[in-house]
Amino acid sequence: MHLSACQPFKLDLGWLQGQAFRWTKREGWFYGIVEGNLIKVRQAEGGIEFHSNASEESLKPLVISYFRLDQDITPTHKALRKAGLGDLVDKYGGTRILRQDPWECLIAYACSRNNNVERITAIVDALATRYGECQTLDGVTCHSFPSAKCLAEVGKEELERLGFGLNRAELISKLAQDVAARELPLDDLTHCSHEEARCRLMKYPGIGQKIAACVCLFSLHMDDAFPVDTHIGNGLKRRFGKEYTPVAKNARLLAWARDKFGAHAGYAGQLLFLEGRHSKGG
DNA sequence: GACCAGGCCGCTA
DNA sequence: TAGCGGCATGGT
Repeated sequence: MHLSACQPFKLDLGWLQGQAFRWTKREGWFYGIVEGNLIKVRQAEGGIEFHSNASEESLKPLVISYFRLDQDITPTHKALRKAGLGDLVDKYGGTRILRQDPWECLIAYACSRNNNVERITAIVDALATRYGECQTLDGVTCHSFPSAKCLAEVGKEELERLGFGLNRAELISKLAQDVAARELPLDDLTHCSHEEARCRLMKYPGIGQKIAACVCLFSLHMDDAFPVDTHIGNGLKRRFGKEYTPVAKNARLLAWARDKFGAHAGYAGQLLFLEGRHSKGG
C-alpha cells in the first residue's frame, strides 16, 4: 500500500535504528514491528510503500502515526535553520521522530547506560527472540516485543542470563512489574505534562534525565524533550560552545536548549545525534 | 590495561 | 545548584 508523506521525508537506516534499534534492511525494504505487526516499508514517490500480512487497511493509520507521515515538518525546519542548524536540515531533513511503543522504547533506553547502539539492539533483540511472537514476512523473520506482563513473570535472573547485566536486569524487572500492574501506566503518560512524565520515569533508580527524555521524545509525543548524550553534547560544544557534562543534568544547558529550539528541541537533538554518529563513522 | 558506548547517583561546597 | 568521582558492563 502506498502512503503519501509530508515532504521532505526519507527513510534511512541511520535514523530508524538511531531511535528504534530493531529495524533491519533487506533488499531495499526496511523490516520492523509496528503495533505488534511485522511490516516492510520502502521509499516511494511522495511517500512510502508498506506491506504486511495483517490487514494493510487497518494498519494504515498506525503506520502513518508511527512514521509521522502527516506531520508538516516545515515549521520545524524553519525553526532549526533560524537556530543555526541549516546544514543539518539540508543533510538530515528527511528524518522524523518516530512514535514508538512506549514499553519497548522504555526498555531499550533503560539498557542504554554504559552501552552502545549495537549491543542495545542485540540484547533487546535477544529478549524479543526468546519471548516475543515470531512473525514472518516474505521469508524475513522478526519477533514482536514481549509484553510487560510477560517480562514481569520472566524474572531478573533470566534477564541477567540474556546478557542485561545485574543492574539492568533488576531495573527492567521492576519496570515490567510496575507497568504490568499499572503502577506505571505508560500509555497514560502521553496525556501528562512533559514534566510529570519525566518525574514519573525518573523515580526509578537507573533512569535519569537522559533516558527519561528519550522515552518522552521517542514514544510519548513530546517533541520538546532534549536528551543530551555524548554525541549531542559534542555537537553543541562544537557549534555553540556549550559546556557539556556527562551527567547531562546541567539545568542551564537544558534551559538554553529550550530557549534556542523551543518545541523543536527533540528534532534539533536528533539531527545533532545523526551528525555525531556519522562523523564517528557509524 | 585503557578507552569507549546515546549515564546515573551521591557527596560536597 | 554544579562539579566531581565512583560505579556500571561488555567490547575492542
